[in-house]
Amino acid sequence: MFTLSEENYLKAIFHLEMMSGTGISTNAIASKLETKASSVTDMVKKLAEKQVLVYKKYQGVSLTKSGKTTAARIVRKHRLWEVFLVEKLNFSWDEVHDVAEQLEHIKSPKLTRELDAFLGFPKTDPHGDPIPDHEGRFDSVEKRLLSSLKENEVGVCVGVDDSSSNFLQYLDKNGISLGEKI
Amino acid sequence: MFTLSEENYLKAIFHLEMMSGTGISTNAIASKLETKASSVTDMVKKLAEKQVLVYKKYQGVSLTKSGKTTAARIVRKHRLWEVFLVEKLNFSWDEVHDVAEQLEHIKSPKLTRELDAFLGFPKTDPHGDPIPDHEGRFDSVEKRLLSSLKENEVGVCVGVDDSSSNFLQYLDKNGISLGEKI
DNA sequence: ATAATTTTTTAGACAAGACTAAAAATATTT
DNA sequence: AAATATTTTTAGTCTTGTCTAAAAAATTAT
Repeated sequence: MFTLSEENYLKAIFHLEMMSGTGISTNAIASKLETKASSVTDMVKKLAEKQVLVYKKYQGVSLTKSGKTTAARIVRKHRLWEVFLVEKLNFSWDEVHDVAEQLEHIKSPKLTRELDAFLGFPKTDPHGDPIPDHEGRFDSVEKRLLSSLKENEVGVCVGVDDSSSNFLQYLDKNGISLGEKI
Repeated sequence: MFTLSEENYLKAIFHLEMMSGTGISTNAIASKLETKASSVTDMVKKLAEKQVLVYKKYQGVSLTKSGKTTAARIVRKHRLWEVFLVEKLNFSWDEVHDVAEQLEHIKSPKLTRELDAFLGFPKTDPHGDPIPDHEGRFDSVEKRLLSSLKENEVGVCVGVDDSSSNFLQYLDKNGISLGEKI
């Protein structure tokens, strides 16, 4: 079982690995989590002992199989809750992040399973990001520039690694939302 | 803002005050939270500084107005989530407690408000306990013995201060559930 | 290749929240 | 009322997760 803090580290490393491959630096993790490099070193040692990542001094970290699955399950919960908030509770897509950030840590396999079913097994969250399955698998997003999108294609947030309210509201203002034609 | 731990203390004291009036003893709190009396003393001092309760050495504690409201809001969230789990996610009433125990700490006024609306503003949780409103007000339960229930009345768990799965399953087995005639 | 810079790690400290053991206050018996 | 028992508090320790400052390693520049 993982603590709140451990889960946040795992998720951050998971996202960093998605963007820039393997061997994530201490500093990159620190800035993503808005903490200090020395704190990251400490935590990373703990996580290495728990076998969810591999850590070699001065060489960054890489998630193990088990680390990836654990992280993906947190992402899965985050995104399922986002769908719930937008589709059932009238949240707009720029309001969901902070709440989902809390809900993703709720521990109950049955809850996740039933929520998934209740929502009709959605494949993507309100930002268009894919929802991993229980095993942590998910369709990778084809990353292209907006300018290369074909007609009728679904607009997907890629490269928006912060999901800041500001940016999302800007997109809204410009009529860019999910499923919009280009 | 309150920490997880502070919220759990507030809720425990709130429940104890409901059952046995004011001036809750250190030991009572300790046994409810399965912690040690010395830990309670420490925390209670912290909460007294935050003005949510009054503490006099060796004389137990009493919640202030603000403490009561804070606690009732946590109870409100707990019970709303229980309704959600039972009515929307196919949980049975003996499965909801542990998950609701986690969900009650999610901080988002909008989430609570929208969840309440989504559920149709329920007045009681799946155990028949009243759901406080945002201000912390709620209809107090008329506590009577099962033997004094009139025909067609709703069965309400009272005196079940632990909500243990065992006991709830026992009730189920004996055909006692919410809305059952006696 | 050596110097300067940046990154990472270590060492030591701190706050929150819990614990144990012992002291102090309160309650209960006799 | 004194003796005993119970409850509560204090004092000191531990763990988790964080921090700062300094040391060590790696990288970049000259």
